[in-house]
Amino acid sequence: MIQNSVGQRARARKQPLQPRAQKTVEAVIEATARILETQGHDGFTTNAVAERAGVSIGTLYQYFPNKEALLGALIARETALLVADAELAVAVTSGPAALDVLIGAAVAHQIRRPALARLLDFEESRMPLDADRQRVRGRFQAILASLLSRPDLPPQPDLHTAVMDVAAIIQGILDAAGERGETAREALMERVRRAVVGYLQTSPRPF
Amino acid sequence: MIQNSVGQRARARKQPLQPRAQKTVEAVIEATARILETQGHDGFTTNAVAERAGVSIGTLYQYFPNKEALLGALIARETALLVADAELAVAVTSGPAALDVLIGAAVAHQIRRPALARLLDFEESRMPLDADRQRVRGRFQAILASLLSRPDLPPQPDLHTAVMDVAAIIQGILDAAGERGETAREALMERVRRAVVGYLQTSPRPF
DNA sequence: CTATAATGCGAGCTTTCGCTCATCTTTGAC
DNA sequence: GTCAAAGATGAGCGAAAGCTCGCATTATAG
Repeated sequence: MIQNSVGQRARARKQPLQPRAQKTVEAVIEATARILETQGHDGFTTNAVAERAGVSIGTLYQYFPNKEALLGALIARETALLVADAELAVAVTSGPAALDVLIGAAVAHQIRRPALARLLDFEESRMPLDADRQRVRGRFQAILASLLSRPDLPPQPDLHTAVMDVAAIIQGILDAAGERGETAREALMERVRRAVVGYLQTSPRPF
Repeated sequence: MIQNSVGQRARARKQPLQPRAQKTVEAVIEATARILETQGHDGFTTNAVAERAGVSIGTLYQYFPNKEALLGALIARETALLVADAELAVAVTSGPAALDVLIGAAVAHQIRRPALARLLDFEESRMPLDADRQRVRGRFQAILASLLSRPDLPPQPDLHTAVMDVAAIIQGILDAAGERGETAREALMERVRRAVVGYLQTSPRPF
């Protein structure tokens, strides 16, 4: 689908200037989220989003050049939320405590809207990530890298790999928990903490 | 899509009896895999699969009641391969060595067809898993549970949670690595081993 | 060799979906 | 109050996708 993706580059649309229009844009993005949560990717059609948002299909296309842009805007909104929380970790002096803040942010993000988090993780990975998302994702990795470099945490010889792996471990546990419908925040945090800390302080062949 | 999903239950199709028909079915399943790998979920259409398999669309629908059944058959085929390899682990006497065999099977499965493994992981999770897949998935968890109960591995107070988390950790690291295009088998194994072993021998609040 | 079952074919029906555009309504600056 | 710009509408176009069905071809039993 995405019919105008060939030919002219998806041209920029109107910017919402008046408050009324900003409400409209916000309603459309939130409708995208709710459709994805309830109907999944199959039910995600532009007409369904417009109806759920309470606007006409024409209005939707005044602000979003195509269906993919809806996903892009939603991903940008959600990851910005997560990164904003994660940002708080860098201000914490103790290394382990800072890591806890980061993990807490990730867990909270997952618990808040589990189905959405899972789905967007996947959609994000199969979308040519534009400048915005590239930047946000890089920011999260930068925060994690700075935490893992703290002197009161186990030193990581290969920092880049450690960042990738820790991020993957967190996401893996949280997505699986979300799929199972887990909602126990503290229990989840303990398990993520255990996995991350275990990875950081272990050398590959210990037994 | 999936147009006949309402009304009568997707009726069973012909079973391939002659060798010729078995070749056809195999070709269709493999075509599904290749389409998913190269075009992704968007390019996954029944017409595309039939063309890639070198059979007509009518032939395809003689053996698969609908599009979803193609995915189901492919998932069954791939997970059966993984479980067969994992099964070898239970025969190994040493606990750590057995765990190594299991991790090796998972890594090999990921390295063999990275894009496919990632995609099917996700598709599987959003599909009402039928009896077959339920059984195969359960078998993998059973193997993992039996390994984690070995006396020469750290005892797990909550075995069920440990099984879920270890599986999620393995899948998380492997999917992320596949997304980045990693192909170094031994390096990947070391990292997965590190994460799993670290989790197993760590209690939640160690620092 | 013949009859019957199994397999294979593909034009095309039906439905859905992304998206446009001509038109109408609302807002706000002067 | 006027008018231009911003915002909103929704019928419907064109394309594509899932799937059927009548028929042709190939294998096998007797």
